Amino acid sequence: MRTLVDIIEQHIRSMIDRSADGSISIQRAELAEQFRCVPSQISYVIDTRFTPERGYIVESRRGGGGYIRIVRVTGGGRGAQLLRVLAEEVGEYIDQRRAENIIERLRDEGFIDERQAALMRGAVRRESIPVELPLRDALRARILYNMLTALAAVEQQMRRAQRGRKA
Amino acid sequence: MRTLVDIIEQHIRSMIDRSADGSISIQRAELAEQFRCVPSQISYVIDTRFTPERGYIVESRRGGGGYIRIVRVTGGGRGAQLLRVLAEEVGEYIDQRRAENIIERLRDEGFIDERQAALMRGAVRRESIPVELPLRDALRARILYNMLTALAAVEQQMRRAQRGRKA
DNA sequence: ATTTGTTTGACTTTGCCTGACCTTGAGCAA
DNA sequence: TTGCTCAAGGTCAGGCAAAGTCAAACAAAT
Repeated sequence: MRTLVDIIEQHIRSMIDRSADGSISIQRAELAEQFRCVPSQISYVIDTRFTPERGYIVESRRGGGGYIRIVRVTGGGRGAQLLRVLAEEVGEYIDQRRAENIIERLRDEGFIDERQAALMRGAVRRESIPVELPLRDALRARILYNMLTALAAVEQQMRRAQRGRKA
Repeated sequence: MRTLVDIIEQHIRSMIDRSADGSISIQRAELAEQFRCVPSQISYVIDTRFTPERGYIVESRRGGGGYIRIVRVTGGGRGAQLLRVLAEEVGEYIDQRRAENIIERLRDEGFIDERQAALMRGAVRRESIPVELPLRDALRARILYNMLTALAAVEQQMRRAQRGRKA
């Protein structure tokens, strides 16, 4: 069964896709009415699905004429560089949700394919690291970091090989 | 007398047989009600009968809109090969050397490509799992296990999608 | 008798959804 | 200005809906 969150998420994504500049402005109450739910449900969707890790920036203003603005930021096509930036972002601890967000973003931007995403998700699952918090989040951070840097290294290597072949 | 486990297993198998793509989605509570047993009985059936060793992969989600998805990995595709290697060579503990040997072999045989290999090597590095032995080798085994099953599931999924497109 | 496998149910964790209440900003009137 | 009112969005705790875990009781097999 698809949930309301999923449906609303998809709706927002398609609005962003259709937009010229990868950003949209919405009115929380209005969208809520469209989907016949409470306004805070919209907040929930945004909090869980349009996070910085996934590559979105959200701005909003209250009061009369208020709005919520969702901006999609992309890595600009420089794969290895983005990978290093994300690796930094991982930090010392990371929970499963945030790790999956980062993987989702890489997938979304086309830096990794579905298979690589699956591998990474498998590695950061709770079941892969059956130890107590906060050790679990610390290990997940190390694992994700090492996967990202390993990928960045291969990325660069392939790029070099590619150049060599062309030249 | 056949036990409940057997009956439920049979039922799930036949559902998968009847499915178009070799995978099904069920609701644990609903199935439990059908067989008039507690939900955890369904978990038991799945844990003992639909394992990777037997060629099945299970994914699930909790909470509202939750489900359990069972995928049968068939034939000689990559997914099946990955599961075979998994069943035969990844036990409860695995050291870095053996893990890398497995990854290397998978790459040599063309079951994974260089990027996938790089990701896997990154995940199983000693630096990714900075804890004492024998815990480190145990976690490495879990990580490798989950990466392989996740990849196998996607491979299977892609295989079926491919076949569907051809037909 | 011991061990292995099944069944049950209490408790936990995760994730979605709602509603009550809080904070902020704009417009306007005194 | 100051302050009132109303129109937004923000927060948070709680309820509900799933699946997961685990130990204990029970059954079957050796």
